[in-house]
Parts: sequence; structure tokens; C-alpha cells
Amino acid sequence: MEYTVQKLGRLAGVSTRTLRYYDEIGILKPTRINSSGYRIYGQAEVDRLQQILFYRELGVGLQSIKDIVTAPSFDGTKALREHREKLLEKREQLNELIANVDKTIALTEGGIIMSDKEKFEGFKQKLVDDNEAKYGKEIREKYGDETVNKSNQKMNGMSQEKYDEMTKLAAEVNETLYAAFKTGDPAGELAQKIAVLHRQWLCYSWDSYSKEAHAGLAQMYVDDPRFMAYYDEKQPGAAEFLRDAIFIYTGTK
Amino acid sequence: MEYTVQKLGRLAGVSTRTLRYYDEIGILKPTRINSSGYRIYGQAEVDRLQQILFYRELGVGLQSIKDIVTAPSFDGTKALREHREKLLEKREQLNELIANVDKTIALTEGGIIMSDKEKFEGFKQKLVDDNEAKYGKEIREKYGDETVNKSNQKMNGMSQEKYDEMTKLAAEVNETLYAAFKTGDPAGELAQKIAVLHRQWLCYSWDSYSKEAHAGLAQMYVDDPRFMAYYDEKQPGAAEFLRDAIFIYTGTK
DNA sequence: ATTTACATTTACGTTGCGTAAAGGTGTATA
DNA sequence: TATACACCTTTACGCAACGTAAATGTAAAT
Repeated sequence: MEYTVQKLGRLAGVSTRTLRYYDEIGILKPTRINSSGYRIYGQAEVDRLQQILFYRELGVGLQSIKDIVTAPSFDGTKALREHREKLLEKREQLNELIANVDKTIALTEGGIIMSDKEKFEGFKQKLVDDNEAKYGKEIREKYGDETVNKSNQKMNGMSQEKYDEMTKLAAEVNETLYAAFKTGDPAGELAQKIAVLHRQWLCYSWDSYSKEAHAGLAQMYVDDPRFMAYYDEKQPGAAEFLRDAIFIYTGTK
Repeated sequence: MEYTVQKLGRLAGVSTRTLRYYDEIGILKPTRINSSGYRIYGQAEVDRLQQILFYRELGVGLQSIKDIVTAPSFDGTKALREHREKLLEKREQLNELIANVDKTIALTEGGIIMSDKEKFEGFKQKLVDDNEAKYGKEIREKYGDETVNKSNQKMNGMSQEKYDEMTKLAAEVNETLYAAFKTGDPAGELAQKIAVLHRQWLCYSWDSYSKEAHAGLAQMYVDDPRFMAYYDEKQPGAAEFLRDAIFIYTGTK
């Protein structure tokens, strides 16, 4: 059976360009060239192409493949072992990349909330990071990446629940805030309820509570434009109102 | 603080070529060009370069990075998520590649021995393969790659022991063969001991033994140049001697 | 005879720079 | 002050493995 470029291409599932390229780099030359200059491939070339594609699927470079298929007694196993090492390294790099991307996504999503958490240092990712920094290398060496990743996921999972509670509470704070804002009275019952809710919300990330810190945070809501933007998004003036309510709650002058 | 290409390059750990390239593709342009045509970078450019390098470390392409760092309110998280998906796909591909390379190494290592096994169809890798083919996909979906790989390793491990026993026995056959060869008598005690050892060795990969098959195999040792090469490596004529001994042992004419 | 399908070669584009080559600038030293 | 030496510039080829035209010739079918 003889094949032209396109026939062989269809047979093997490669483009004609690929076959011409393989001819060009001397990795697979046609049996002969017919009178019109067409490339004609025979059975030997079909077999060889299959070999080439096999190694190509393994991710081996064409130059290495050339060595493998042209040299009569080339040590293919050795080449494959070296190639395997490279692949393992690549996978390690990829794993690190993915982990970093995950961290970055976690850091940036939630945006302002994240900055919030960062300032409070009650940051779940930070915990994971610290854990990583302290034990990551050893644990990875002992139990392999999978274990560590699972552990991190677990930690993220746990924190996730907490985080969801926090978010829920935060939503309640916001809703109540806008309702209280309409009353115009930061000393009123609704406004003071907000202060309590807000305190509860804080305690998810604070180890210990103090009125001074609470008040300081309330002032920061007004001073920091990012928090201003967050609270004032739906209701301009809400940030000041919240601060006033908390000041009254904490007894700040 | 102002920097020239080289200073900034050293600061950030990139080549001057890289900085010029970033200028060329419009991803990081210097603050100004001085009278001599030198590129001068300021603080803003330092910060931006750090951003760029950060995303680059994540494996994001420069064009995407350009979108991220140039657009004021670009959805970086979304871009990262998409990038993450690509990375996960890549890792999957890599996993498959590595698995294939492993298989290939297993198939080719041992060379002639491997062909032997292949013919006998008592092939350990084949078992793994079949297991893979039957349950691999579902198991992988259920328990993840790590579990499957461990399982395969375990299977390989088990077969490894068996394989080691086989190898040991094969070595014994060989040693005895060369000793018996010197006697020149395939019907002698030593030669017949070889036939017994060889039968034991066969039973590691044969489910049932028959004298006919044993004799057929012995004939193949002579007919197949690869087996010839294997047995005749140290002692030309050893393949025929072994066949003769087995013929006598099995009572073949 | 014309269309259609297939063949050819040549050559630029892709990604992210490395690596010259050929030349101008700034500063320290003999 | 000349000169060495470090630093800057632009231009441009090279890399891997083809994709994608463009321009053109050939075989087969209508």
C-alpha cells in the first residue's frame, strides 16, 4: 500500500503540514518522490510514523524521537526515564502554580472583606500559609502532596463554615444598619442592636474583645475610603451612622 | 528612586532584554527616556513590574497580564479562575503522560524477557492495564488519581516479589545450563535438573503446564533469534542444548 | 474543457525571551 | 586627556512544532 501525504495524514490523524515538516527535519522521509514531485510513503513509513506519534504522545521532543527511531540500538528506556523525571518536575511546578493561584484567588475574592480580614490578622489563608511554612515541607516529604493538599482543603473547609457564618452575620448587620439608618438615631434600639451584632461578628476573628478596639475600628470605617465605599454603597452616610452607634455602645466620647 | 534597565533588572531579577521586551509589547514602559535615549524607570514601574512578575510566576501569559495590569478595573479573579482551569487540565494531561511513560518503561525494560512474558500472556503490566481499563476511570473518579496510582503501585509491588523470585530462578537455570552444557549430555542428570527448574520457572506465568507446550517453547528458543541471542550470549549452542534437554525431559521425539 | 481535489514550495506568525552585532554614552583611571 | 571599561541603544536571528496563507502545478471527475 502506498500513500500520499493526505492519505497518510488521514490514516495517522496528522496534518499534511506535519508530514512535510517531518520530512524537512529528516525524521520521516517518504520512500520516494514520484514524477510530479509528490511524496509517496510505504508500509515502513507508516510503521515509523506510528512509532514517532507514540513517542510524541509521551511528550518526547522530535529531536529525541529522531535519535530513538533512527539509531538502531538506542537506549530508549534510559531516554524515557529521563523524560519521566522531567515530567515529574513539571508536575511539581504545576502543583505549586495551582496552589499559588488558589491562594491568590482566595486573597483577592471578597476584595474589601479580604483586606478587612488581613488587618485583623484572623485570616484563614494566613493560617494555612503559616501551617505550610512551618510543617509543609516536612509533611510533604513524609506523606506526599496529596495529604497536605487534603489537609489544607480540610482547613479551608472548616474555616469555610465559619466564614459562611461570618458572612451571614455580616449580611444581618448590613440589613439592620440600613433599617436603623432610616430612624436617624444612632442611640436608638435598632442601632444599638447593630452594635451588638457587629461585636459578635468581630469575635469571629478577634481573640479578645475590647471597647477601645471596637471603637477604633468604627472610626476606621469612616477614615478608610475602602470601608467607606463598602458601607456607603447602598446608603451614603451609613459608615458614619455605624461609627456613631458603636461609639455610643462602647461609651466612647 | 530612579532606575536604568540594568539596575531595575538586578532589583527584580530579570534580564535587561526582558525589560526591553516588556517595553516593546507595551506591558511596562519606562517613566521617561533621558537625553541619551536611556530608559528610566520610577517607583510606579517597580511596583508594576512586581505585579507582572507575580502573575508571570502563576504562569499567566504576558498578553493576559497586560489586560490585568493595564485595565483599571479588570476582573483579575475571573482571569485567574480561567487560568486555574487551564492549569488543572494541564496537570491531568501530565498525569496521563506520566502513566503512559511508566507503562512504556515497564513494557520495554527487560527487553527480551519482556517479549517472553508477552508471549506467555502472564504479563504483570497487562494485569494492571486490564484493571485500569475495567475500573480505572470509575475508580479515578471516585477516589482520585492518587488512590489508583497507589493501588497500581501495590499491584506492581506484589508482582515485583513474584518477579524477583522468577528472576532468581531464571538465574539458577542459566547457571546450571552453562555447567550442564560443559558435560555435553542433554540427557544427563544436570541437564534434566535444568528442565525441571525451567518448568518451575514457567509455572510462574503459566496457568497450566503441558509437556507439549514446554517442548514447543524449547523449540522456539532455537527458532526465535531473540531467544537465541539471550541464551547463547555467554555460551554459543546453549539454546540448542536447552531445547534438547527439554525434549528429552518431555519425551518429545 | 472546466471544475474540483490534491500536490508542491516558500515564508511569515506564534511565545518569551537569549544571544550576538554594531554602535553610542558615562565615568574612573593612567 | 586619552583610554579603558561598564553601561546603554536598536536590529535581528534563533528556538519548537507546526498553522496558515499564497502562489502555482497536477490528477481525476464532470
